Amino acid sequence: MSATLKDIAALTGLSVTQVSRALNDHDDVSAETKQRARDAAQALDYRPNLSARRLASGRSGIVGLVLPPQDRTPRDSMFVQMMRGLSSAFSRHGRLFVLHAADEGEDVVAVHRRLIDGGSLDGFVLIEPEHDDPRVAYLQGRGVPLVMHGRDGPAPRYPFYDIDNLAVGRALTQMLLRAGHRRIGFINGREDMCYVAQRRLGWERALREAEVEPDPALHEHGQMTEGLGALATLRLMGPEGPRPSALIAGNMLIAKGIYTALSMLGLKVPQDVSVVVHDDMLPGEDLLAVPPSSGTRSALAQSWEPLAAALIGAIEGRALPKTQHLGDFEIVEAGSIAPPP
Amino acid sequence: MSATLKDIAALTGLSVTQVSRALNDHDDVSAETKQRARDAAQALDYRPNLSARRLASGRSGIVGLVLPPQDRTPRDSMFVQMMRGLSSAFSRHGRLFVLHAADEGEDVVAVHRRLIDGGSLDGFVLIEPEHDDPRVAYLQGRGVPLVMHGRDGPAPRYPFYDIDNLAVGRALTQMLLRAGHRRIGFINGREDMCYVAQRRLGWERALREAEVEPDPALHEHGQMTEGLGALATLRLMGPEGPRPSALIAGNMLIAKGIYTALSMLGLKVPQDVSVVVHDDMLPGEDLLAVPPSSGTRSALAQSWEPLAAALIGAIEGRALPKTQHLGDFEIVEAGSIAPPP
DNA sequence: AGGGTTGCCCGAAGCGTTTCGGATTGACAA
DNA sequence: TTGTCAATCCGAAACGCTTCGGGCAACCCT
Repeated sequence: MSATLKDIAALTGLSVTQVSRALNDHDDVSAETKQRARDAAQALDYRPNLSARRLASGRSGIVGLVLPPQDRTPRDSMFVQMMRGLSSAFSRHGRLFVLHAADEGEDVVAVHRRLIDGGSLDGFVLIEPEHDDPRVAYLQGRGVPLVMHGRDGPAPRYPFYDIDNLAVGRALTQMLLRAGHRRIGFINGREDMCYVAQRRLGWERALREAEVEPDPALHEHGQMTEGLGALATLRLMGPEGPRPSALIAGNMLIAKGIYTALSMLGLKVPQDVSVVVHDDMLPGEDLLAVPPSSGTRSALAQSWEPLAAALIGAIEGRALPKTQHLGDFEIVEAGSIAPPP
Repeated sequence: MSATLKDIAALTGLSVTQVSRALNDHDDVSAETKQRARDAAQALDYRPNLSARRLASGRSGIVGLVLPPQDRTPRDSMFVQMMRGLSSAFSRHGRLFVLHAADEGEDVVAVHRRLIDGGSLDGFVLIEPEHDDPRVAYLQGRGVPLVMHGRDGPAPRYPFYDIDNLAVGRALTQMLLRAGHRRIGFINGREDMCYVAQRRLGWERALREAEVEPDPALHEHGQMTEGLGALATLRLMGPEGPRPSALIAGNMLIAKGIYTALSMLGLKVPQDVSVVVHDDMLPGEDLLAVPPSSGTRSALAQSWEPLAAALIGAIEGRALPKTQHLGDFEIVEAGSIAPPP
């Protein structure tokens, strides 16, 4: 069907061996031969057969991501953004990025293992790390390259791209402390997510630095949904609640829930309650269109390229100068903070 | 690393050939041998190498879907649902389902071609058909199996799962006609999508059956977003607009925009304006939580299994009794219809 | 002139699987 | 006894690629 190395060899009068080496830019091929091989490949519209390559070399040029089976639909839109970004970063590097959704109830590690054993994938991008993530242990144990979007511990031994979530939590809290707030509620993500714990630590640290003892009753967490935002707000601000004077939202969805609940309670932002929020600035989230809120912003889209480069480096056994990246975040003032009433 | 056929052959005393045939359930292998091979495979935790299989047989057991490059983030959540459903359907059939996001500005057909030439994929699931979809022409030209979620024409020659979108448009319109409406606006999806045209036809037919001449000014279309819903509503209901007494929303996002715009205009549903909406009942969309609306509902999730079965049948060259499916929809009354004011 | 080095090239083996064609049985009919 | 047939099995080739080891010039150094 498609042209093979043999065809190119026949056309150029070279051997299959030499054509292969020429196209893969090995160094014991003359510049002229390389050019001849490339021209012929172009003319015949040659595409290497990835299966054959994989079989012979152990590498297929395909990397993948396994979407964890848990239902996290509220984040779906962000997830698709991320997939698009990674796809395009990897294809700039001549690799194919591919995604597989784990089945409900299926063990995520088992899925990775199936993909490796099948011999189709060279390496993985992991997302949504848990503490001491079992995927990391498994893949590292088998010597399979990986990169992580996030971290599963403070100082992991694999390439990653993350932001300093402790600093984010601290910055958000400090914005409110500076305005005079002392009772600051935090509606955070799922407890088992690493970044959630980090942000909580940041919140606690900022409070202690201001000589306020953090009150665990002011910290709510759960799956980051609008529903959580609304529910937690009702709990915090309701008659039985600890009634903080300010709220921190873990992301825009939570913020949206907060705004909805506050307006039902007849509370105004920022006169009655101040609100800050962290956002990843992904295009998908404009859907949410909460009122403009002060807080922190990080550009997650900057991570695709470094992640792709690091993974490819690991696959090829090249040592890259820098594989662990900490992204920046910026602080935004948008009028959702006022002194406590 | 992983166990191979050779290992099983060594363990059982059979030849590699016979083990392969045994595990693939060929018919010239005795039942006892098959069992012996299976037991050994189990014991050695054998996983076939997909690349080798592909190389030898031309089939890899991997099928895929290419996410079109256009930005359609509002539908992302639905898309992830779909991916999960397909993944799990294919894995029930022992196949691997994989997804690749086309790059912005990249030709979708070219992406498919790269995936075929690379020799990694056996077949494709297509989504979001356009009229006379170029992907279909290309894949059929190369003899690559495909199935479609939707249709790119009234009577295509490939397996598909679709609902009768003309009937949907007609049913929605009739619900409003029965309540006495005559000026019925339709806020539909992108013109180049097939189902959009079908629904429009249904709208026109229902109107003509009621001896109302459809007014093109009452038909709005665009990318299905909340923004479109709001904007089109303002156009239709504004002072310059044709001011219909009822609106049809192409999906929940549009409906949400409609509700927002109507409330800004001080119009109440259903007293001032009736609203009906079609919805695919995908779990992701509960995010939208518009007020309960009358209209049509189809269970898109029913399509994954038939689509998977049809694609696998096509890959294996088996003729299936039924590969073209028309899903049902039901009609829901939820109090968003009233007689025209 | 001999030996080493360098630059370029090739044959052949091998990756793990499927499949084609033929080989070996034993049973059964002629 | 001989031939036929079905039921099982196996060897070897093939898929397209990479890579190991070696070969052949042409060059430089002593």
